[in-house]
Amino acid sequence: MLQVGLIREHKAEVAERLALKGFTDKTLLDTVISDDDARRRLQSDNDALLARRNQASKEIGTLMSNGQKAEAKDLKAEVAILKNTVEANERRLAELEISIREGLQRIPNLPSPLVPPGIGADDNVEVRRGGAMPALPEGALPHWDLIRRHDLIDFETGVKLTGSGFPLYKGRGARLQRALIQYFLDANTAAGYTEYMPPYLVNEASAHSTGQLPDKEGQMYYMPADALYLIPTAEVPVTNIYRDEIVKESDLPIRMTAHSPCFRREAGSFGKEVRGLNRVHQFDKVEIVEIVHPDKSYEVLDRMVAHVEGLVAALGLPYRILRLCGGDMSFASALTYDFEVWSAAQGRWLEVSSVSNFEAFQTNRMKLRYRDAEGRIRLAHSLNGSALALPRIVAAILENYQMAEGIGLPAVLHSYMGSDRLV
RNA sequence: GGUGAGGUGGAUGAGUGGCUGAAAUCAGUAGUUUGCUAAACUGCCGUACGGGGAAACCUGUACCGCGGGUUCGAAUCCCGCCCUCACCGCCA
Repeated sequence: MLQVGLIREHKAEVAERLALKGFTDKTLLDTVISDDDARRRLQSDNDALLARRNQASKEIGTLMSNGQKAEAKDLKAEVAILKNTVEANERRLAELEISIREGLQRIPNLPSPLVPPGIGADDNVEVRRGGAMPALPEGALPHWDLIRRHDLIDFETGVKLTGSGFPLYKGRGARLQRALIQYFLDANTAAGYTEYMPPYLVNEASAHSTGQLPDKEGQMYYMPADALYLIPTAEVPVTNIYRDEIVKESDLPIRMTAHSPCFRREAGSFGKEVRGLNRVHQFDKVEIVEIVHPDKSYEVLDRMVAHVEGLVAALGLPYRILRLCGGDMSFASALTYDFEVWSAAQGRWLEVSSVSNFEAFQTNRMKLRYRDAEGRIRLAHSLNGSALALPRIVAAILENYQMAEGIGLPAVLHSYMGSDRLV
């Protein structure tokens, strides 16, 4: 959520930068500003009335204790009249506050000046690529065929247990999940991230502050009996650890990592895009989250990108890093880098990580602040990234490491898998 | 699930209608003193939204779990809700 002051003071620039994200509703900006103006005026007026009421109430107390009942009665009459106006003002004030907040929640984050123009995936800018393309054996198969051949995941039984998109990992397939999770967590903690294991259900307030609510309600599984949401990513509980907190400047940066299953309804997805592990309703992901000083957030973003790059490179997968264009970025992000690995047998790039700087967009909504050296309270910046999401990594490992007979493994996973081969 | 107790500032915890935005202690912070460490002493030390000011700062209002009510006036009284803790039951 943007701050009203920013919109008010730099309206033209804000509108121009939002256009890069495809947001052109200038009327909304004007409405928010005019509502805020009205709110300020009304609060000033109303505060004056309340001040008068408080003063009169004090006088009444004094008069009563002196036995001056008649004078007290006059003052009571005055306060009674004030009361109606105050009540009306407060109702109007509450309406304005809701209207401002709802307006602000519909305005996306400002893209950073580094964001390239564009409307979709084709306009993303490739920053660099790395890793060697594999030389696949004759008759190389896509991962869904390899999975079936080696009995790594039983999709059919997953359907029986739950429904489509809920894979049942089995044998070496299950072991590979555990190995990847452990490897990623080990690498992240070695890089200085503190490991957390969060709840997988969150309440409405948590879903709100990271921006899943109100818009993306349909993407989350909801448990109406308890008003709880299954998390779509560990970002939600982990970032919310510091909701409504004022931390010390010296506590920054706060660097956290967590593994969690991620639950996504993915309503409306279908076809080839969702085949095999390309898109599922439940998957595992290790996330990194940082809460940092605003002056440092872009430096930190670069460091997070370098860290994730290290993970992908260590897995020996061909990858490329994209800087997302305005039209392809998420609502909350100011700058996002996507990581894609090459799925050799499918012949396509698969997104395995998205690393974003949200600047103060999330922290404003969740009131996550720090106290600076002068004692002033300022919004911190938040960032997060996948390090990494498992299913497409698994797809790429299977396809890229397939051999004439069996499937190999990246060296970093050998100790976790108890073997230098998957099968 | 049952019974009981309770939700006050970073923490502990006082406060049953106006003198309370809130005692005291601890923590934090700035300083003084002492040869160092430590201790002692002194000052400061909640948040939000307004108004004024270049700023330091001054000032108004709101907030004592949340929402309503009573009252000239509510942390304090009344109603509803939420949550926490303890014990019992059940259970991994």
